[in-house]
Amino acid sequence: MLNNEMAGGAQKSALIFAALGDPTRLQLVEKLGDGRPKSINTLSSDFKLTRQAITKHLHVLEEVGIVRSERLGRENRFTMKDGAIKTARDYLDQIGKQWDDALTRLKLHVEE
Amino acid sequence: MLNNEMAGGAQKSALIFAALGDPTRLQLVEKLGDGRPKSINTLSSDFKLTRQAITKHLHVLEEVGIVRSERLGRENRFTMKDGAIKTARDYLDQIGKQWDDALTRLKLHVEE
DNA sequence: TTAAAATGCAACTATTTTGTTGCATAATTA
DNA sequence: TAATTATGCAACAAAATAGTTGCATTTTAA
Repeated sequence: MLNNEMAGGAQKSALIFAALGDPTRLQLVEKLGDGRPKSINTLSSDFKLTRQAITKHLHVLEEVGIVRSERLGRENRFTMKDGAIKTARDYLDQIGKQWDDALTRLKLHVEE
Repeated sequence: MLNNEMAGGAQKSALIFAALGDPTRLQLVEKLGDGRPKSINTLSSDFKLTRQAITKHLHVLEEVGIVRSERLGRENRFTMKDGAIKTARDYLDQIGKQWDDALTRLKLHVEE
């Protein structure tokens, strides 16, 4: 049923939106957007925040499936993982489409 | 540093994502998705939370431009406003596209 | 005009989030 | 091996968030 699919997507999407709802994390996502794995140190170097703060943000992104991490020697390298982003985008598409349809129906109704 | 440079629409989008990053607010958005104005009382009736809690959530959604409110008699009616949703969706599209391009380039590079 | 309905406002609490500092550990390199 | 590099972990504090209760105000209806 569409309603249940929607409700299910809402819970999952809320987690992803919450993860993206922080400017620092959003910038990390942008930085990782080139698809290349980056170490915590590399990622931290562009922020005023401490390395530990960035680490926490990366873990938040990892928990909701936006990035993944891989140990390489003494480095911990993070990479984008498109699944979660796609989930969020699809959700917004759905909302947008629902809204467009609603507007169309309302307009027709008014013109009746 | 990246913090002070303008990282695209990251700041604005982060606000919208943060607003959507709460299950209650996401449900409110879904409820308003039919395009019809709804009073606070109507919107509150479907949640376990108090009316005041819902009111606060609605104000959060209003501040980032996801909904708008209109006083009608003793009622305050809220309506969807697609602008912000579209901004967020476009942002995710951009990230998604950047990611796809990056993957393509990386793949080509590997095959060289 | 009185009662009910819908909302607004403020104070307060509890929890979560964000960030820090300090120290410990594992891997590299000189 | 000793120093350096990269990270992990934990305790702590400040701030933001989410929610409640209580009471006041404005509209509507009887």
